[in-house]
Amino acid sequence: MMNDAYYSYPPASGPVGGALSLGGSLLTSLNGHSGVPSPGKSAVFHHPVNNVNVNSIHALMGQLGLPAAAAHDQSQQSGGSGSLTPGELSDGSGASAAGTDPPDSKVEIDDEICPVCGDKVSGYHYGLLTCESCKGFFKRTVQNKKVYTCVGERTCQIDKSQRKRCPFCRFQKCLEVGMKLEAVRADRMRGGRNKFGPMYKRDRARKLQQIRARHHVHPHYGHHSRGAAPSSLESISSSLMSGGGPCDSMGFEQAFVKAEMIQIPHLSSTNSPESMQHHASSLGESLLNGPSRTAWSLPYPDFNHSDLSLNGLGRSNLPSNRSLANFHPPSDSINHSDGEQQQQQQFAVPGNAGELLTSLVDDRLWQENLYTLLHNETYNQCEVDLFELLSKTLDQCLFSQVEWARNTFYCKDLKVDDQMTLLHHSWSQMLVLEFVYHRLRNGLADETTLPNGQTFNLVDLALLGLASNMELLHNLTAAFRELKLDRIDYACMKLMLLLSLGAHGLNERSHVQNGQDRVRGLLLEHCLSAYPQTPERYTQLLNLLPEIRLMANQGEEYLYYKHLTGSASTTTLLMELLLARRKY
DNA sequence: CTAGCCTTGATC
DNA sequence: GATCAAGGCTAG
Ligand SMILES: [Zn+2]
Ligand SMILES: [Zn+2]
Repeated sequence: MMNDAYYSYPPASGPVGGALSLGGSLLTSLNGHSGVPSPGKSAVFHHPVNNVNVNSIHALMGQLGLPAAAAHDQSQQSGGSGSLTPGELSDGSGASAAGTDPPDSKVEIDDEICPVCGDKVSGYHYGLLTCESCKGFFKRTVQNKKVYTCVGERTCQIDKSQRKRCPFCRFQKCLEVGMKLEAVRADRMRGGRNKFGPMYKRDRARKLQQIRARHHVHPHYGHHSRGAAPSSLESISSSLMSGGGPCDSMGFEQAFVKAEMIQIPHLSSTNSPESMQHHASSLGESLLNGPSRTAWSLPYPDFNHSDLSLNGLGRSNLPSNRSLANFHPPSDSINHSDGEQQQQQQFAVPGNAGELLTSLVDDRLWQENLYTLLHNETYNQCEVDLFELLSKTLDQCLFSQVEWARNTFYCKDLKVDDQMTLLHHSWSQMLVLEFVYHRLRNGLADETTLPNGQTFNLVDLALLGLASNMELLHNLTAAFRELKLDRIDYACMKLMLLLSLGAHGLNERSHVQNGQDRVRGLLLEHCLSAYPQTPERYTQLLNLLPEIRLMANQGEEYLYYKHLTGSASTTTLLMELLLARRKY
């Protein structure tokens, strides 16, 4: 029999559970993040706390007083990984002496390094491949309910030589990389297999397959190809990573997690409906304090601007540069985006459309952010739930959408409660449009192979998970393609979805109405001047809005159903928005 | 406490 | 019976 009793780690479940209630993440987002101003950092894809589970405690703890840049990037390099002769590798996991198939493939698996400290892995332990010492450390910590304290800033580097120095940070990192508390048995039963067994097996199989594939393509690079990245990609990823470090997940923890550092989040605190209750109250409250930092007054999208920070990725502090370099959007899509961008310059941008455009996240960055999120959520995980990953991705897009909305044309002039009303009404529609646009104009692929080998259907994003809407999506995409949907169309339509009078409970309807009219005017003007040969274009674009709404509503319904059945409870905004809609 | 080595035992 | 992750033990 399997044993599913495990330690409840946070020894005394302190104030964390209650204080952590993430209720009102929309509200908090609308109010901007508290804390240190981060000049020059535009909150692209902002996503403060996205994984409230054991996998990324990081978001909930630790980084309270995190002062400035904590350049984690280098840490993994130092572990004594590099040179391993095939001979000394074979003793990796204690036993195996005889069974040697193709010696290469075996070496590959044992060649992995511990994601916590960089030491050599000794096998799967508590959810993933780690070294023997981290296995022991994790076991001792959980079994004995140890509570550590960091004398520093809770950002101590953990590597083979320093791992003894700060157990707090070591345990923190154990949780960050995904070691599973549930795998520590409360009854201390020895031997046997637990529920992770099959996962380990699948992960092994995938790893082998990847190695084989890689071997086939690059026979000469051998197994170290992971480390060697093309310099251009590396620089891209490092510039992306560099911005996201310190400020990525500030705001929430600063607001909610204060006194005690319990190193484990409470699983239930995110999805309890009660936690959504203080919306209204904390809404007006934070409205006053929220200085609405308009972080982006970016002139024009600038590809090489290293200040464009990559925000809010669950674990952007992790030293994952190296492997991130191998997980990027397909390069042709980037080119595509470039071309599109150039095309864009030719338009005579009417009136305020320029402002609309610049407030949008640059297309290439958008895709980089998407891929970085996917990478960070999966790169050292054996297996992730793909629906949960979908939810997290949508959640993150929502955060950036809110960030965009609260700073954008017309919407930014509204009071926060009206902003919330508008977002409640249109978030899913804007998401659908966003993904349709990026599929059509930004070369967003239909699927991608995640770093852990699983296949993720990117097209599900546009469908909001609802596969049966595929045909609707195709039709919609075809129609947009026919009309040569461009970036200005996209910006205008997104705003038209947002500034909708269909949103009930608006206080300043007339302002919204004005905005809607203005945007329509802009779009009309743009259509007439940029596509004079197709005078119907404007109307045709408008006619597609109901299609978007249909898809969005059905998708939203589906997501709601799925979330009710408990499929993905680790999202904050998505959950909030799904629930909010049902109230009215 | 740490971490290497040892013993167990469900799963295949 | 082999595998191999989980727990146990114990020098340092
Ligand atoms: Zn380790
Ligand atoms: Zn520390």
